[in-house]
Amino acid sequence: MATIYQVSELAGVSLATVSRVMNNNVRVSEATRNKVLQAMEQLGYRPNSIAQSLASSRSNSIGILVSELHGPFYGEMLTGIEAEFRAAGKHVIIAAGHSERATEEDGIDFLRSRNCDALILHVEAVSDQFLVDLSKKETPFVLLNRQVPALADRCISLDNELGGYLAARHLLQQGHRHIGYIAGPMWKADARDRFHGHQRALAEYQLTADEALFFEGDFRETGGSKGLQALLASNRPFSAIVCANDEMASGALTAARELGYEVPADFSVMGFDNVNFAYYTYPKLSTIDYPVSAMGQMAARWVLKQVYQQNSIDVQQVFNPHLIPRDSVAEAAVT
Amino acid sequence: MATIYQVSELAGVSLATVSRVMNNNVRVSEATRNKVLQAMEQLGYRPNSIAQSLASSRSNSIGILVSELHGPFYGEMLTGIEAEFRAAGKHVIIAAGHSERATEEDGIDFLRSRNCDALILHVEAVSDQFLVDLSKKETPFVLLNRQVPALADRCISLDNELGGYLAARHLLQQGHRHIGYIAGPMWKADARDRFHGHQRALAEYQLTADEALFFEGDFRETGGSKGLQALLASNRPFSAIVCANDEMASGALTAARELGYEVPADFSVMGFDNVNFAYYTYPKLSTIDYPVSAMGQMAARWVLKQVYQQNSIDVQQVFNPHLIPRDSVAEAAVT
DNA sequence: TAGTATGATGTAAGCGCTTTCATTTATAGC
DNA sequence: GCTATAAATGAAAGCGCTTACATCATACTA
Repeated sequence: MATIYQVSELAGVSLATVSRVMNNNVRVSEATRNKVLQAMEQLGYRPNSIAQSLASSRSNSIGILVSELHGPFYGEMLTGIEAEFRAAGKHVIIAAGHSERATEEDGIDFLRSRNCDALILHVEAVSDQFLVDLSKKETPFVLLNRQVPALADRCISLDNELGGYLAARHLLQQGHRHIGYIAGPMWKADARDRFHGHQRALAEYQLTADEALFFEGDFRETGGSKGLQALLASNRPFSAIVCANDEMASGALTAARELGYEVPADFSVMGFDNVNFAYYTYPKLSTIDYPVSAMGQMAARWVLKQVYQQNSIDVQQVFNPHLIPRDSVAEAAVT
Repeated sequence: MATIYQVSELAGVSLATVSRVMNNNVRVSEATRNKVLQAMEQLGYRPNSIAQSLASSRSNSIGILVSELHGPFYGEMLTGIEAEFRAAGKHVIIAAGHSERATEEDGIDFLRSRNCDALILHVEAVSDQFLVDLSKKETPFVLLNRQVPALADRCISLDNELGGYLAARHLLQQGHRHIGYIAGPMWKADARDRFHGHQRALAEYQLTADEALFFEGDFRETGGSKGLQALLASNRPFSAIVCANDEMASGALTAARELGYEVPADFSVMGFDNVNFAYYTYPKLSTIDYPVSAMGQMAARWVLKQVYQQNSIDVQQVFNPHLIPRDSVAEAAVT
């Protein structure tokens, strides 16, 4: 592999000049620049990015920590992030945190030790305090899908409350008045926010959530099936249920079918997230779209702006979800 | 950030010694090692991986090029790869190739310019010749899910022929004798291989594939729905169809429902890949499992063995698919 | 025309490590 | 106690770049 030295020799200029034309920051005369470019071409020169990093103390790499690499959610996120950085000539190092505190902390450590210029973190298990402490260290980071009040300027998140509101309002507009709710783990902020939005929509119709029709699930399929069974067991009538995510909605759908109910004829089901498989369920799931790819992209832009000084970039920190009506919600039967 | 120099000073030894205890390759006396370790601890020292890379000319990074970062398939693959490398202290740089020749070549270039020690490539659009040429350059690579005869020792792939065989045999064993086939794009090797396996199974039953019941799809949902319509339009009777992947199977399922057919009562449907949503379709899709995470992991091991000389590792190059019977296939009605 | 900006280029000192080679120190054999 | 050998350590030369600073040529001012 040719080095900058050989290029400089062939072009008959100094190392510094070659470096300058590469980074085209300082002025180099047109003639010299061409000589250098030609020498590079001729030698098939490619700069050694490691050496560049060491000398300039920037690695042009961004560390990404997500909970999982598979699943319907994170892939979208990574897509948004990668595309943005790739276009900017930065590269992306990934690690998985598996929603466990130790693994997440370890992953952050791993990424930091890799000299990332910045981190994009989707973490669930580490404490706010840990993040606040981390913010005092040298490596800057953004948080995706998490709100830490003390770090508000580095958070990119969805308005979950609004999402919960939209889901409930959709049902209410279809005439439903008895609505069950299968929540996520209420220690998670997003689960709580979604439910709060739900309550707000109900309040607009002078309704309150019926406690007997509330079930706290786990954001997984089984949570949805258990939840449906619990709602059914309550013996309260309901014509619709909201699930706080699509996985649980899918579980509810399956359980409903197995118990002999038909959705949406017997009752409607709303999901949340609009993950890819929501389209493949039967009936196709009405849900709330989570613009995860756009949010990933925005996190990347945050980094480009804050860390690489691309000041012209605008950053949006809060995203709005929106309704995706499909087939799992129907009008309430007139009673 | 503390440097190796400060550690050496505090420990009262030379730079070289500190480096030795870090890499614990050469012998260092127990006493000295402890002094150094303690100094590191005290300073909170973390080696600068960039400097290490420059000096040792290995970056401990592996470039991964996949077609997409989202979708049900690649996430699994990345999970397998990342876990393996993380445990080995290597890190993973990712890029997306979007199944386009130019983007794939560009991605490879991008990764190479990042001084990756090795590449793991899931490429579909670049030519065999391009890969053969690439193999002559310095950066080693493995190919996932692709067979290039000249590069056989660097290919990790699925026995697609066997998969096609298993799918067809399953149907045959259930008594089906008139089986439609919705293929992938036949310019893709995996699409062809799957169909060949299909033919082999038929041959064992003294049958041949009915050309009128063959449709070349695109591996996407619409391919499945169009395919089903084409089969139906042929006016040939069939009691089952094989789709060359789950996306198309899902499309076929949806189309069937919309056209008033019931699966598997009216006809059975087989998928291929066992992507995550295959579990969420209705009816749940019978399919062929593609052990994609295990294959990703194996690609990582190949790298560990071939590039990082971890010789104790065993590498398996060809993986076998297996049948996942679920609800979309039923016994053929006796006629 | 001397004096001074100004732009273009060169010089050389790092960046924080690894690694070869030389040197010192310990171990053993006699 | 002395040499032969091995083990532990140190000195120093890079790895391939960036960048502060120095230098030189040219253009402009008065």
